[in-house]
Amino acid sequence: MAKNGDHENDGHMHGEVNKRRKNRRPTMVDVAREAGVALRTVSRVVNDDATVGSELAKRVHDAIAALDYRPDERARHLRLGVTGTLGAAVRQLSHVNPVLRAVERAARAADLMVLAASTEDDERLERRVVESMCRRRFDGIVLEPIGADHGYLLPELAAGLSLVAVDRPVLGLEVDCVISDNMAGIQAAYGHLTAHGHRRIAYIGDDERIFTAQERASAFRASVAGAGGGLDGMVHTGPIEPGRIARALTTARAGGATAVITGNATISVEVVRGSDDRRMAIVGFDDSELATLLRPDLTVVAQDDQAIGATAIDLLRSRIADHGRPVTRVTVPVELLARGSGEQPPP
Amino acid sequence: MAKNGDHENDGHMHGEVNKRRKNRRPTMVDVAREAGVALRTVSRVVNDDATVGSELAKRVHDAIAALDYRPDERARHLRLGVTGTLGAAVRQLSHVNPVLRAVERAARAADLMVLAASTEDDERLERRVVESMCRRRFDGIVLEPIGADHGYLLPELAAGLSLVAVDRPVLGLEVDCVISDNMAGIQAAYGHLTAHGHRRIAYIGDDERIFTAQERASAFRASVAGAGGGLDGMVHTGPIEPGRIARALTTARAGGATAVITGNATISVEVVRGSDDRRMAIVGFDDSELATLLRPDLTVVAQDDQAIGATAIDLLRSRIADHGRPVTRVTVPVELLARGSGEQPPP
DNA sequence: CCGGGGTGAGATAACGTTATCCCGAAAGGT
DNA sequence: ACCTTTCGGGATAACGTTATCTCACCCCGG
Repeated sequence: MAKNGDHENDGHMHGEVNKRRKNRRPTMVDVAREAGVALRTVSRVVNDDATVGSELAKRVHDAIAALDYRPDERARHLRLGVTGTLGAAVRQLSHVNPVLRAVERAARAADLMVLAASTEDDERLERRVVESMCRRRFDGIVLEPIGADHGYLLPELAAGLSLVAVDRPVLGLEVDCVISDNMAGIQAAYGHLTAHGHRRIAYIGDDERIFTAQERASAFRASVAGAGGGLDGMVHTGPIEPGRIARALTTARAGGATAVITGNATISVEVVRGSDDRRMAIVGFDDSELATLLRPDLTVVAQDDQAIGATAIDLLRSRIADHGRPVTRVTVPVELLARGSGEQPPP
Repeated sequence: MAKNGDHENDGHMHGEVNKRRKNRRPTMVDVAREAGVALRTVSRVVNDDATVGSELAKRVHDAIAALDYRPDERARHLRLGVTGTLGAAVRQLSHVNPVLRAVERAARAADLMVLAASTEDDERLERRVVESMCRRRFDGIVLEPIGADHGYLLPELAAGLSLVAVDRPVLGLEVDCVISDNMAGIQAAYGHLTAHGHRRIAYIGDDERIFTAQERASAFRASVAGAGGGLDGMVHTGPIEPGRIARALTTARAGGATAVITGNATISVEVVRGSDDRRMAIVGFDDSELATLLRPDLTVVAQDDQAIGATAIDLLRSRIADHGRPVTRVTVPVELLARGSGEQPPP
């Protein structure tokens, strides 16, 4: 326990060690004094500089241990200019988000620390979070953008912010981004259902003001048009409310639909919940824990979260390395996982 | 795009503007030069100091706008001594974690920024993350502790770290913590099932090396003992593997169990998955999205995530304000939500 | 015996803020 | 008219690091 620390906690005794001002954490100066060396030498030891003799190094290490010295990264970062930190501004930290996991992994592999915060799908909060990260001079930011107006990013980008958008692009701004191949996913789902005999297929999706929702809905319309089918009563988009989705399901059935494609995992849940007895074929967008809990298991279009996260970090690092590099947009392939619900034939 | 040679904003063409060193973000000195005032005055304006005249203030604001100046929090924090930042080290950022959400909310209300990172249930990673946050001099840390050995925290705490443990205590160390009333939850579940006629009740839980798992399992054993029942074949704990849980279920049935209490949400899923046809009454620990998706809906013991998160931030703030305050351990009540699965009578 | 590389270590100046002092001028009292 | 008070605003010193420069020293060959 406390070896030399007998004065340490109990008050106002003025020993050599205790000369530092009240309760202040020890600094390099304190270590230098304790070890009887120059400030710069302590810095050298801390940074594993080879040009310091072994005897002095030992003295310094002892002093560090005796004082429980911990370097202050704020000062370090200030002096260095970089922080070795990436920010992640995501919709909800506390929601399931496999991409964020992949982002953390990839960043860790590159010896970067990821610090994350929620934007709660609130444009103002997004701005608050991102600007806060900028003021903290994070080296880069991974952002799941919300809403349409990202003008506030312009001066930050001009000032040198490195940014990569994930899942959705930053509309109107030239920013690197990584997005799933929504169109291919919808096409695969549609093709899968037609291959199993379905001719009338409905789509129930999220609010089309959301980029991915819009993209998926458009892809669906294009698929139907390409097959020469009709769209009446088959496309339902809007905010996620159980009532809306139940009504959409009813309308689709009345219109003769025998299968449904959903726009995201939450909607899949509602659709399953709303189609208790009467069996329709279902292909959901986004894989989730729920998919293998249902009977039959849910056939889904799964995004490659691992690839998305790793690519995001790649883009961010190369952007940090060369801020003038041309903007890149990466589309990551999706995969259809057939599990049962999408293979049911029409009645 | 515009490189450093061009004027960055087409609007304001002050020759002064471009004088700043290559690509460097503008600093207070640059703003002061641009506005023709002293450095200190810029600081005053930025911090809304009332003692600055309105004319000078305007000049400064204009200069800030012209240069797109953003204060550097690293320097600010270094000078101020505090960072206005809390760290959250949780098991998995990308898992559902309502407590983290409540933590973010409560912190935001107190004008503190929460930056979160995953520990991935890895003791070494936890240490890495926490120490990193300490070196960044975060004002406080919310921690979901892993494993048994938290000795590395000792010097940090002595040096002034403010810490609060959530969901589990930090074993062997005097640290504030907020924990659900696991015992009361198990008792409530047990009482609920007996009230509905069950006499043989099984418990399937997580690995007892995990604190909460141990606490819940013990509470279950105590409940059974209190009711004068036998434990043979009724208590199954261990790592979460589908196979183990299916076997546990079989054993329990063979032992005459007509109802199951689960140790957490993941196990609830596996139990539901494994008890397809034959109906047993189920009470799950932890509420989740799944609970209302099943038929019948899952009766659960729900933790008060909101209260846990808010309490954690309260404790942390008061610890920051008075580092010598006695250690507090808060137990937050749980609530049994009857939804159907726990009200089925024995066959 | 002396000059020329290395080489280990110290003094000092940044990095971008805020806090402490201090001063000049305007205002008010006698 | 002069002295005191207020008050806006500027110089300058921290905060805790790292980078640059310098220097003292030692080991050799000439």
